[in-house]
Amino acid sequence: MRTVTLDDVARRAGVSRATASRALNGSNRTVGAALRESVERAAAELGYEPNLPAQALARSAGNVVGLVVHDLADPYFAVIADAVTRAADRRGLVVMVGATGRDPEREIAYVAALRAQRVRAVLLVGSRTTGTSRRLRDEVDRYRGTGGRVACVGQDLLGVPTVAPANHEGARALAHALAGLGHRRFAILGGPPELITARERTSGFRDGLAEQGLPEPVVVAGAFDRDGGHAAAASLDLSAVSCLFAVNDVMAVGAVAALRERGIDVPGTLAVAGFDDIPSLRDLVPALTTVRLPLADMGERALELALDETAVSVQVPAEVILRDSTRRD
Amino acid sequence: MRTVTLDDVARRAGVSRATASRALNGSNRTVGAALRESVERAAAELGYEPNLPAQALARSAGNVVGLVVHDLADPYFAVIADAVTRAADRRGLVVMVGATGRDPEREIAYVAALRAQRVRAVLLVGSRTTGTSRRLRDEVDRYRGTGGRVACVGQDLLGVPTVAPANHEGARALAHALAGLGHRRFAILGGPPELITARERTSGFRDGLAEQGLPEPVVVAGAFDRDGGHAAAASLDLSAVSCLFAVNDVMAVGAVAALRERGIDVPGTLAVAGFDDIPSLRDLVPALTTVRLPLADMGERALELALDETAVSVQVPAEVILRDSTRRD
DNA sequence: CTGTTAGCGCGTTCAC
DNA sequence: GTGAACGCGCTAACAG
Repeated sequence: MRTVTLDDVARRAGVSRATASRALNGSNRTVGAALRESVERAAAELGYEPNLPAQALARSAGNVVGLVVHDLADPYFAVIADAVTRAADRRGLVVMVGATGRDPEREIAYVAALRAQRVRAVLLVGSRTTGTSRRLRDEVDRYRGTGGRVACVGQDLLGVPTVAPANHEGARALAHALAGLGHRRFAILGGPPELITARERTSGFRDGLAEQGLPEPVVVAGAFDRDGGHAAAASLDLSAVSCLFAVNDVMAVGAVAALRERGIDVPGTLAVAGFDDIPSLRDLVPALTTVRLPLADMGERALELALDETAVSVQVPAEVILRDSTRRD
Repeated sequence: MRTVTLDDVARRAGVSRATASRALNGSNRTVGAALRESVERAAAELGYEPNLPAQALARSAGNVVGLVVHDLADPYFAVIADAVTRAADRRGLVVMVGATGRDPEREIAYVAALRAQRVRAVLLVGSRTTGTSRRLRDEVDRYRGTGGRVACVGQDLLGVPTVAPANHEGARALAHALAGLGHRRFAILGGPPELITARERTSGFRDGLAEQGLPEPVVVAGAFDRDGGHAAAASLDLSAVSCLFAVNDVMAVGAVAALRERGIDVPGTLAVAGFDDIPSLRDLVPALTTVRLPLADMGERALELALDETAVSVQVPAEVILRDSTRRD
């Protein structure tokens, strides 16, 4: 059973390929009812499915968008990717994904790969980094130069419309809220210094503390994932600290686990807060105080930004959610 | 800045398009060192990137594989999708994803869409359902008829190589282990009856109990997600039950949350077990007793099965992991 | 080794 | 309204 082409359909319907094309796929030109009917029947009988890449080649306009994330297994990206996928589906688009494993080089490689695939748009999801972004930017510009649309979720550093979470503001508000709970000495699990998201959250939190006239927090670097949070919390001198802020929820989860192993009660002895409000982590005990980001919305918005010619960057608000992990009895 | 084609490169290098093609993209024919050099230089200067869809059209063999999951935001699928993505990347393939939202119709639609995209292979990840699979199977067969490769993760019901988790065996072993802990009266949060995975786990667990000479468990249906577990556990008469088995981890998490709201201590008053051993849920408190599936491996294997001409279905073992959520003091 | 000639599957002028 | 050409970007025979 060979793959059936438009020619096969045309032949079977006794019309020219042009007519078959007009009948099956839209066109400004119209087709006689009788012929259209028989073309459609022939197509159905043969199980014809248009060759979309070929169609895209002829039209020079395809229906696939690219999505590049750091780590699909990380619930932060999973939720966003899911939203992007659904939103794309609603618009008749299909999504190509790539996971970089947080390697900036692979992010660049993916943009090139997606350009090679002639995707209509590329979504770059995840924190920008301080370092090599120059080459990424070149690659992005090259892609845009060919008519490709780009948007990102993170920081507006590539000159493309981006969905920027209020990292600084959210962390700052969190600091105020925690200070309001009576905490005075803080430690921050700050993640990797080269991740701008990590920096923004760290500095926002510090600013909030400073505004409250509170002492400088201890800041410790580490990986941006669960194990990073675990490692950082495992080796930290907590003697003078009453509250720990991990710059994202999965790190916070790792931290809580490490504290438990050290016999430190949360929130009894030490309060812990995170950032993101990952949905699948909401049933954690103690429930994690965090800063909520509308993850799914962010994914949808990013797709809109990429597709809309007139789009500009937007900030999405972050909302402090106080839960049990910072409760003071 | 128009999109640069192979012709542009050829012209700039002063060679024919064929030569440029042979120099840049592999071919069995070889090219003179001098010409190859100048072609490569021209390509670099122009920032040439081959048009992969066009290339695929000419070669009639592309480098994209399709991946269809139920819900990308569900960590079960997220972990598998991540593994597939990475494995694909290693082989120079790119992945197109679709999330069906557990709607069998959309699964069928995705297979058709991926056929239209002329992807080299399609991976169907997730439990098969009892109902409409006939039309799915037709669609799959049509795709395979055109040379497309298919594999799935779940049950071997479509006549394609599949990675089948040992749902029955795993649940059965879990029942034995829990009985060994002294539990005698069980309830099962069985998920949706039309999901075969849910059925397999339920029946495996029942079989295990029967082998131990234990009474029939109470079985309650519900959604296959966190809220399903929550709802089921919230409205269940637990008076005579000492252990709850949720057919997957996310349901178990929802159940534990519901029990907490009802003031029921886990595992003190009621033990709870799940299935899957989702990595991001391992830090839950109490730590969830579960049945571990090698999720990432399963994703990789599925890709291998789809690509390998001689592949046959494989069962992947499931391992009982006893943790605190079923501890008896 | 290299250039020329055909397609791959489809959309789109252009005439009829 | 409908069909005959040509082109999208690239690879694969076929000749030199």
